[in-house]
Amino acid sequence: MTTANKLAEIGALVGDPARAAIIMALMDGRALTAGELANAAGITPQTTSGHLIRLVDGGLLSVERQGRHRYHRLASAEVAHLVETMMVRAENLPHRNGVRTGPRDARMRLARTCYDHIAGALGVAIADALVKRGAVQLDDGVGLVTDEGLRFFKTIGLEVAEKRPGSKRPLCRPCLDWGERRPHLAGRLGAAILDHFLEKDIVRRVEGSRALMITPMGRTVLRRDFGIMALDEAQSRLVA
Amino acid sequence: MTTANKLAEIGALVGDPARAAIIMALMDGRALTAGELANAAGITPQTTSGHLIRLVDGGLLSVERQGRHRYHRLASAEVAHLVETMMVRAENLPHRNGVRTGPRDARMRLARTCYDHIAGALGVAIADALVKRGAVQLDDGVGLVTDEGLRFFKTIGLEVAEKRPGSKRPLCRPCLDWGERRPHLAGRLGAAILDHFLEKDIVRRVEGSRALMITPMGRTVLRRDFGIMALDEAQSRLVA
DNA sequence: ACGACGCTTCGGCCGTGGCCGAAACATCGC
DNA sequence: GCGATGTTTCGGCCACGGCCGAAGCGTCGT
Repeated sequence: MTTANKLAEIGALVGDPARAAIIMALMDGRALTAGELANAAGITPQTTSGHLIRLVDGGLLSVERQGRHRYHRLASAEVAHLVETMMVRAENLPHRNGVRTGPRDARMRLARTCYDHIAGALGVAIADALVKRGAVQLDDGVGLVTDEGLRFFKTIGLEVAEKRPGSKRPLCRPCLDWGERRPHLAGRLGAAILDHFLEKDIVRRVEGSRALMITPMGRTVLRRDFGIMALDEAQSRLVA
Repeated sequence: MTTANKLAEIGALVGDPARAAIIMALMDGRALTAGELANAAGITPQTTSGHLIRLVDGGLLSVERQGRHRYHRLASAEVAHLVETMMVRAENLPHRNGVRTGPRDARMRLARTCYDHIAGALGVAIADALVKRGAVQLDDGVGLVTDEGLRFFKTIGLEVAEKRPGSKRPLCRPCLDWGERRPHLAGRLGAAILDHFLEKDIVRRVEGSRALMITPMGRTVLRRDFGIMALDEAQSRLVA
């Protein structure tokens, strides 16, 4: 009985359109102020404030005060995973209003962040390349990094974060891409890849968006290290 | 925007206490009639009917009519997975009302079904035994069956269901046990193990409950094939 | 110190949605 | 056929909760 109530509590927390909009806005893993979130959700600051309080003490969000701002972010990767799982389920809903889903922006479809890893066509291409190379194995729903994979990552200078003792976070997890309907890589490995790509300037964040752009140099690296070329065409069209 | 709405839709569906109770009642994977579910949720049949309609056309439940009864069940293993994910999150909630959670019944703690696989102390022990034997690998959050594992399952006559083309269901997935806080096995492998155990009369369903009882013969098999003995004591105490 | 700005608290409005009783509908057993 | 049983539809009640305007705190700039 009480266990059903807890389930309902989580559901109700996500089950409000304004709160869902807030959560979606935070899905890129960055922290936003209460005001920005109000804007994103299309409601007044005072209403937003109420929602944020509920989300924080429901454990979905964490908050950090900095001066007169309050930065809110998803409480953990686990929460992001929960939301992803719900999104996949949501995709299967009968579109009762005939609205198209998935990212509309072409740049978002090509490459974007998903919490702390890369999604979109690029994310899927990376996953494909690593599977082909035998660096990771993906039985859909689960993933594992091979010894071969660990060697490969070492050679390209990519360090996979050590498992922290308290953390339950998996090393490698496939995440069903929201638009592509095929898996990209999440988990600690996915996060490490995004970090590495940003650091090496292979991709850059697009200001004010979850979209990522691939740098000219990045294209070279992607082709050389991963054998990814199919995206060139897509990005060329985008620039034109 | 519309994507947030879809997320909210799923959340709202689960976010009602009565509906959550209905879903929990179906978590053992069996189909129940509308009346039974009304009873489980503690509401009248007519209110239940409304909830069931919403759940079905939200894609969480499927329904099958049989005479004057309507049997409802979870629409898929994917839905069960979603609920499990939410439950784990729910565990981390601040228990604001100081209520204890997890199964209270000793038999439920020892062994029970979780959708279509085995949970409880037995489920965890099986997972441990298979990891120790090198039959499966569990990086927490993901799991993989080794070739060695496939051989082992063959020798004990356990057939893992072939991957059906349309299905997205993973072969092996760890499922954080709700009471034990340690993983047991879900996915197609978990389902195959439960089927095999029921067929070989290693465990039996307890009428009107998700609990499973281990038969005397089952104890022998568990000890011989899996090296599981620690449960003997627990079950002996239970019988006494 | 003062005002601008970000955020929260308070009070009240209002709609959505859960709930039940009564009644209609469907199916079974006889 | 008839009544019994399971389920849905209808109508109306009521409360929870989301929403905003106004006002109250904190924090920053000057």
